[in-house]
Amino acid sequence: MVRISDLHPAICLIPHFLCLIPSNLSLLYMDKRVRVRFAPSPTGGLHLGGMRTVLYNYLFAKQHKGDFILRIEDTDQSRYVPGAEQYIYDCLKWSGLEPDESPVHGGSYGPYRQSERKNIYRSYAEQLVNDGYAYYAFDTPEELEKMRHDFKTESNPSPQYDHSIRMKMRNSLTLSDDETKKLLDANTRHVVRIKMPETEAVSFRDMIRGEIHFDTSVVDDKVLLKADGMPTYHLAVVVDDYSMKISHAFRGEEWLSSAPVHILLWKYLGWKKDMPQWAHLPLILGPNGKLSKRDGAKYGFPVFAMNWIDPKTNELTEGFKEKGFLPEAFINFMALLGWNDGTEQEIFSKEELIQKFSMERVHSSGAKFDYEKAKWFNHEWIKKSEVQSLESGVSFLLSEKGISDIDISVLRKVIGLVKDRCTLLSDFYDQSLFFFLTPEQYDLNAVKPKWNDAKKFFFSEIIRNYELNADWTATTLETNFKEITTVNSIKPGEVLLPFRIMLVGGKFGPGVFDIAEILGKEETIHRIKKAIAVF
RNA sequence: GGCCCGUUCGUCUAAGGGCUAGGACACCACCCUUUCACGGUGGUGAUACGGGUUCGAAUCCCGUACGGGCUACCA
Repeated sequence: MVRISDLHPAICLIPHFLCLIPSNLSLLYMDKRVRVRFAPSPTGGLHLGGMRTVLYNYLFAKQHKGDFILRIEDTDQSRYVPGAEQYIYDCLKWSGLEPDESPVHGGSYGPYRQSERKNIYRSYAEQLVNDGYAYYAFDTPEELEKMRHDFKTESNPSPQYDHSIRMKMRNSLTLSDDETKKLLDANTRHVVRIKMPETEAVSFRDMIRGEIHFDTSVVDDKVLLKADGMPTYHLAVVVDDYSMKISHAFRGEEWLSSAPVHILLWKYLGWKKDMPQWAHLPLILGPNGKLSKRDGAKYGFPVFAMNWIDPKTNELTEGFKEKGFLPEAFINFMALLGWNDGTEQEIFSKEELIQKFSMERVHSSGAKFDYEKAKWFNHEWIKKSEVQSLESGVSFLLSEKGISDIDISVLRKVIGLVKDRCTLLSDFYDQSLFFFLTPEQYDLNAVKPKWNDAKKFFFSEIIRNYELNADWTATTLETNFKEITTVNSIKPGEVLLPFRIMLVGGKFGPGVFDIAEILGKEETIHRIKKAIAVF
């Protein structure tokens, strides 16, 4: 929470120096290395909200020449999903947002999986108990349920285990020291709960929202250490952020309510001065409230970064990658979902984002995801992409559909010709298929009604001319074509469309003569002959 | 129910006391194009409501309404 005014006066006396540094640096701890983390639980899938958190973490870290850490929060063993952790790495890799430290990338603050850090949490929990900030609770799940039932009233539909209730429960606060010790020695299943002050104002400064206040009287005694010995998120996030020297903690808005627990824990553990700066990111909304993976299936757009198949149900959730998005576009539209640089620029490369991103310009309100706009970003990126960078993606796409062994120079020409009309990578299939496959079907409605012997004769003349043509280039083909229309007193407009249908099969695609040039003499003439027989 | 957060065109947003409230997506029209796109020009369209403060409010304050999040031995 250091602001520019809190910094050393000497710095503040050099205004022209300050003008040279971006304003978003003003909130930095000048003496502390920037270290941020993304801490997903590997329970399957990585949706837009999570990916945007990754992005903002990444951008912030790179901008400040800091470290981006991936920590796996796998403290809930009952929710273990095989493959989910690998899936997270795959998504980060595809989107180009790879961490500097992680379970697989290594680093000097490991281990980076919470399940592998299990034994370090218990001692902190015990320290809290010894210092009077936490206590052992022996209540069984049945007893907790009974409590919630017994204390439920109309004005309090969901009673919490809090200061008003805890003295009526079975814990080390209500039990004598002897009884507690006896239960502990007998390995009785128990948890450790934080002892929230009865009433204390807790506040902190959020980088996006400013000052936020809570009264501890309305927050419950959260479980810190579970009966299986694993920490809950609340304990683990504080202990790990501290031991991994995290300087800034960014997470979704859904964590705002439990922030006071974390703030107090930083204080109780004696680490207050090392507490990271917080930023709670606005939610990404779907058509009906918070974006869920259900929305994807329901409205036909992807919500995950990459395809995810639930190993239990075999249910597929579509990913942006497989849908045909470029990672550059994916990053670009996510960045703009809740942030802008104050200008009217919308297309940003990753490098530009690293340079221009600032947490202070992130919105505090949720943003509804607009798939149409996302597609527009992708279209823009495809248009501005170099042919070469699209090459492997397109040839993979075509080979998947059975078209392989394409001459690389032909492929490049084709991509250059059609990329402006492709919104998704997958559009390249429809837009370029006819270059490689002779049409089997024709849009006959576009040609049949006006087809006649004069046109038929015209095309036989074209065949004769083209067969003798030595210079097979678009311009020559067009010149010859028009000469023959003149000789035969036909308007070019009347035969241009039929010619297109012959080569393409439908009313779309780049200029016909460009297509003919790429097709080559033999194939072009073959297509004309084949079509004449059908028309 | 309680607590917390939020509210500018349909959507993403700009404007942090002084404007005809700007841009982008989508939509519509026209131009370009002897196909479909790209591109260009123009158009429809918003400060949730009610009170203050002020010469002046989208902007600051209060209230109301609405939306969202949390309220687990899940994260």
